[in-house]
Amino acid sequence: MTELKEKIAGEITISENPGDVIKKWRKMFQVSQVELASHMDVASSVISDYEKGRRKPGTPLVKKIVESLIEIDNEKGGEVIERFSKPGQEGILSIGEFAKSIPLTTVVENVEGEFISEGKWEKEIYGYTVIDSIKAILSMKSFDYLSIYGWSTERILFFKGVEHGRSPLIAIRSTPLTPAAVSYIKPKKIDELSLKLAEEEGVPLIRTDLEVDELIKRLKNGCELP
Amino acid sequence: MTELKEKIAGEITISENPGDVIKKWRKMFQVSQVELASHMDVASSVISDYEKGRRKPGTPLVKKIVESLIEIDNEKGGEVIERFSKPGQEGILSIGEFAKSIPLTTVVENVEGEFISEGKWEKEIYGYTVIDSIKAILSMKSFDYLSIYGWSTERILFFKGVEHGRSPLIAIRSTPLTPAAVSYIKPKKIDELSLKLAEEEGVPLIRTDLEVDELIKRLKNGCELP
DNA sequence: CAGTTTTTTAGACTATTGACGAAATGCGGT
DNA sequence: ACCGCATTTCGTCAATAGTCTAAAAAACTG
Repeated sequence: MTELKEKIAGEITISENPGDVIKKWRKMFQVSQVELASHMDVASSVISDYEKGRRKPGTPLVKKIVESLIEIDNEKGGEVIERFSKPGQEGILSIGEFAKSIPLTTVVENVEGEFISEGKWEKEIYGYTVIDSIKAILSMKSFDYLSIYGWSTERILFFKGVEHGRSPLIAIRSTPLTPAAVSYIKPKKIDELSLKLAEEEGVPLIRTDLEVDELIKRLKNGCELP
Repeated sequence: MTELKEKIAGEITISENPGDVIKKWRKMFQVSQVELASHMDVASSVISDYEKGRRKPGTPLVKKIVESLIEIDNEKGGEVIERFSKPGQEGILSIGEFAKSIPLTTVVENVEGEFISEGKWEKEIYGYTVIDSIKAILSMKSFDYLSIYGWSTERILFFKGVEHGRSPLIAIRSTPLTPAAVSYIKPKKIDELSLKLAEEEGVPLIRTDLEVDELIKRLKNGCELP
C-alpha cells in the first residue's frame, strides 16, 4: 500500500505537469472531482485549480490527495488497488535500505545474531529484507524471488519460518543474483547441506532469535539512521 | 532513473516528516547541505529549514532537490545511483499503465497491428511493456522477467528484435505469470511452434510493423488518456 | 585543543499557495 | 431544448512557503 502511495506521489511530484498526473490517477481510480473534494472536505474547484495547474500543490496536499484516492477505493471494495498489487511479493514482511553501508558484523550485533558460518566476514551491507518463508512457499508458483533484492543485492535476507535452512538457499540459488548474507529467524536446526550450499555461494549464514517485530524495529531504527 | 526519482520524491511526500526523509536521502548520496544548496543556487540555511521541518516543501522544490541529488551524484561518477539500479530490467524500453482498461482490439488498432493468432479475442488490457529481446537475452542470467509485468499482468507485451517468435514465449512460459497478449515488433516470420506455444498459454499473438519510437508514442498518447 | 566546516536558529519580507464562492462552460441523457 | 451533473474560470483574502542574512551551535579534523 505504501509503495503504491509513493509511486503515485512520486509521479505527481517529478512530473513537469503535476496537475495532469493528479487528473490521470483520479480517473484511474474512477473518482470525480466532486467526490474527491468532498472526501477531502474542500470545494471541488480546489481540485480543478490543481489539475489545471493554476496552483502548485505542496507536499501535504499531494499526500492528502493520494491518501484520499486510496481510501475512496477501499470504500468501494478496493478493486483498483487490487489491480495495482504487484504479483509475487506476498511474503515480504519488511524491506529497506540503510542510509550508509553498514559492516555485516555490526548488523549481526544489532539484531543479537550469531554467525553459523565460520570465518571472518567483512562485507558491507546496504539493506535488508525480512521474508516469511511459509508465505513464500505457499505462493511457490508466483513468489518473485528477485523482488527480495529491492534496490540492491548488497543486502541481508532474514527468513522466518525456517526449520533446517535448506529451502531459502535452494530458492536463492535458482535466481541469478546472490545476497550479501542470509539469516534465519529462530530456526530449529541448520543442517550441514545448508552450510555447504551457502559456502558454495559465498554467502555467510547467521541466526537470530529475536522476535520478528523486534527484528524489524531494530533494522529500521538501529541500522537505518544515526 | 525516473523510477529512482519517483521513489525518492514519493517517499518524501508521503512521509509524516518530509524533512527527515530529505535528510536521509541527502546523506545517502553523501552530499552536504552546503553542496546541495550551492547546486540549487540557494542559501544552505534553506536546506536546513526544510530538513528541520520549519518549512513544508512544495512539489517544485521536492523535484528540484531530487534532481539536484541525482545530478550531483552523476558529476561524482554515479556510484550511489548505480547502487540503486534495480537488477534485471535492462531490456525494458517502456512500461506503462492505461488510465482505464482498453479492449485488446482497440490497442491493436491503435498500433496498426494485426492478429497472428486466429479467433476473437475479447480481453481487456490494463497496460503495456515494450521489451528489447536482444538486451534481455544478453543479460540472460539476470533479466527479471517478472518485472515486465510492472503493476499488472493484464498487459500486452511488445517484443523488439524477434525473428521467429519463440524465445519470448519460451521465457514467458518459464515464469509463473501470463500476459494478456504478446506482440512482435517487425518480426521476420513467426513459426508454427510460437503459435502453438501461445495457444497453450491462451495468449493471442499480434504483430506490428511500427517503428519502436512511434509505437511507444502511441501507447503513451493514444491509449493512456482520452 | 584550535581551527574549520557544517548545521541550526531566528527575524524579516515577498510571492505563492490553500481555499472559498459564484458564474460560466461542457457533457450526456431524456 | 431542458435538466442535472461535472468541470472550469475567476476574484479575493489569509496563511504559509521560499528565501535571505547573520549569529550561534554543533560537528569534524589534525
